Amino acid sequence: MDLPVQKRIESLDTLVQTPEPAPSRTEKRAAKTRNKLLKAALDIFSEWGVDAATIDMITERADLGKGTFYRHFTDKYDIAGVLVEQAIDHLLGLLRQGEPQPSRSLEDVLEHFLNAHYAFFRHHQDEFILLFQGRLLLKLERQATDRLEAPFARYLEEIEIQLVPYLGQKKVDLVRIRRLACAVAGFVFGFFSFAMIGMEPQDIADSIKPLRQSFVKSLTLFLTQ
Amino acid sequence: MDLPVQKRIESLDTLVQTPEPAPSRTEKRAAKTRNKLLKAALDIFSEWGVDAATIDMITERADLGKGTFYRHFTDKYDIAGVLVEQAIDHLLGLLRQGEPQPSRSLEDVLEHFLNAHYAFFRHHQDEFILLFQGRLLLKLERQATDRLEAPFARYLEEIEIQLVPYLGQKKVDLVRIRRLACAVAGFVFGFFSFAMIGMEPQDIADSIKPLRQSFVKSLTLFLTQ
DNA sequence: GTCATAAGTGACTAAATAGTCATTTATGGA
DNA sequence: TCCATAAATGACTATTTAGTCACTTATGAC
Repeated sequence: MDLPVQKRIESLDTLVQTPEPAPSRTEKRAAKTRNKLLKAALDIFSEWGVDAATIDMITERADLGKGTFYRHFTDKYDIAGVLVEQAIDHLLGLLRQGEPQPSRSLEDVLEHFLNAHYAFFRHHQDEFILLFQGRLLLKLERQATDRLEAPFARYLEEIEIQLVPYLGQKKVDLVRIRRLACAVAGFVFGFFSFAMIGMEPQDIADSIKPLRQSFVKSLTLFLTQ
Repeated sequence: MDLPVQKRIESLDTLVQTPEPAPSRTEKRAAKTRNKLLKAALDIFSEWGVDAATIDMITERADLGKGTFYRHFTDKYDIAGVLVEQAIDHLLGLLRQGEPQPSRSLEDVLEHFLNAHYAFFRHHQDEFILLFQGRLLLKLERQATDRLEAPFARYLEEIEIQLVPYLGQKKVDLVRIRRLACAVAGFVFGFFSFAMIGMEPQDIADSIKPLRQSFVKSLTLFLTQ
């Protein structure tokens, strides 16, 4: 039999006992190939857009046979979903780096948000571009919406979680907090994406300092009024 | 001869003399067909995205033969370019509606910006979605960049023009004003597009009031600091 | 080494889409 | 009414892309 790459079915005792199943050489080879595909796809997607990209572009960029792609993913949107999840994970990782110190002020949290998004924009630019496509794909009512929508929900939720303690209210107003999360996410993503087409990288960097202050001030106002 | 639909070459005396060339019935028919195509394409693009859309989708939606499309446009990206230009024209129209009264304060101008963008978001939602795709298309380094990029440049310039009088400086710092334009555009576009996926229409409407205040305050700060 | 199994391959077929053009329909002038 | 010209058409061909599968290569157990 020559079935597609199997997911290792974790047996219960694995979860309880063995620390790691010790990946065999075969497994490492498959993992390496899969990563090559993911890397190439991110490249292609950020350059051409998910819809305009083709499987051939991806496998050629990865220097692999076309059939190999289909052993690891079912189609373009499958691999795009994985990449979106990874990108959101990276962004969430940066957002969570500032440990939840109870001493932090709201201003500290907001400033941390801005810094984390800027770091993401700078160091994961391909992923930034991918997310901006992906977020848009949503309202283009299409198939596979869940796969692409879920990571964005996680993202908004993380922002909400970090902000809740500062809302200083008994009743948590869901609309209000969602509104804030959209404002934070929208402001940062929107600014950077316009900056990307309208400004030089150095000018963007120089903008962070003045941006930081008004970002923090305005959102504090938005949040507490 | 059966050439593609000709553009009327405006003769000089037309510009000087005749008020209107009085469009013939043939011309009106062609114009009507062209508009049908534009309408259908906007529909399809906002639903599927420019890259995923096909000519067949457009002509079927317009209830026209496929060949008709090619008498009016060379390909998908040609018609998309026209639509982007139209959308930006609508947005600029809204932005310019507040006449340049010298008495306006900076706060007035910023508030007007927000209102104009919200009106655009509400009443031209398809165009809003199209622009958000288009803006992204840019950095996806591809062909036909100019056609799509130019309208966005016009848009940023209009914002800059309206803001310059309030910078209250002898020397106009180009980076600083471009930065502000990106902040305005990014904030508004970003917020609405996140709101579109994360909020109900009524909640968005309810967010405008609180948003307005912090939007104006923060950008005033950003601008004058 | 040899055998069994999984990973990788790329030429192939099937399907979707772009783009063409001989023909039909509508318009406007004589 | 008749003719000349432009607009519209959709069946057609060409091209592009998705997806398959018989085969090759690598790995691991014995």
